[in-house]
Amino acid sequence: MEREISSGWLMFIGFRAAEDRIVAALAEAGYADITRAQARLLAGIDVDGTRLVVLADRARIPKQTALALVNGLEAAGFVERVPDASDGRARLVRLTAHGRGVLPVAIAEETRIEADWQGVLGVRRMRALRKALWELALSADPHLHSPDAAQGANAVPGER
Amino acid sequence: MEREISSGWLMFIGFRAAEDRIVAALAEAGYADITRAQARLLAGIDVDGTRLVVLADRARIPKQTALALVNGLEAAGFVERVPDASDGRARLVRLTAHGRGVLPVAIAEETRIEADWQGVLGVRRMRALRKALWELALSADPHLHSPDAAQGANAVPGER
DNA sequence: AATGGTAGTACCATAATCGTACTATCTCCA
DNA sequence: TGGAGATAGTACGATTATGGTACTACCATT
Repeated sequence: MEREISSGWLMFIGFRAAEDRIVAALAEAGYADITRAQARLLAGIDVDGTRLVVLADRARIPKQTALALVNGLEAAGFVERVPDASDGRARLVRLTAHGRGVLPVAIAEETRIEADWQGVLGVRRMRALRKALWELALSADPHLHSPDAAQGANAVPGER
Repeated sequence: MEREISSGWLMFIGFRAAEDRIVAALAEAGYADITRAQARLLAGIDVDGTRLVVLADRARIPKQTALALVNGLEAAGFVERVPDASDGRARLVRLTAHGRGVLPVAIAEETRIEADWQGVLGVRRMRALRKALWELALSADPHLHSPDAAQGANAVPGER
């Protein structure tokens, strides 16, 4: 009669495995200076830029932390800040040309991960897994299926 | 044509939701001083104690980080270190009486989470989800199904 | 007994986290 | 129309987490 590993912890294992692979792929492609936390933030940036608070929300961190990370990414030349025409308070964090270079690498590795996982589970079970995970994510965070969730939200380091 | 949220990121969302609930439950029960990282470490402690390197491995952190966390937990009275009879080098990190107090709280919340998720997916799909997650975890970390994986490994903060 | 490996630890530099708090701007209603 | 209250960004600062290098004590195996 053993205690089972919780589902949440199993998700942690899967998530970390994927994240490790993406960060490793980035490092191998020459982006060795991108940290895990930075990658998680980058993952939330949309093509036409995203506000700091939105990034913080997506990465589940307070905006002060997001600010520090964006500052680092900006100093490293991956992102830039442009004014948000629709709101004078806001600024949009956007990928620079240099920052856009990480996209193909991250996406490629992410695609490989999905393929590997599908190799383990098969097409049908993989689809069921994604559907279930999606529903759970929605139930935990209803605000997730906001209009833009299905929109241009292009993950950067292969995530989000 | 929108980019899908990666499976890894969906797992992140689920994991964080679960972790947040457990940490919140602990805080509400009076264990407000337990941090996220500490909880993840506590989750890996077996009933009869666990070595530092094993804890580090389970939480996916280097042993130096694990050491710092254990030091903190020891100072706070949650764990103690006892010699490992089978190996003079090793010491076992074990829950104190005070530390064992967090167990019921964490397990209760974890149970509630599993129930909630099952409420969303239904029994059959929940079982399929766990099975799939488990297989992916195994494929990413084959060393996971070590003998003790099915043994007394009792998660502490509801996780493992 | 020698050799190579492992567990724990120390020291240290950096990164991440997050509280409090302030400014500029927006929104909406009285 | 004029605030009042909410929100975006930022600053400052304290604490925690992370992870490199390296050392000691102990184990295992030849």
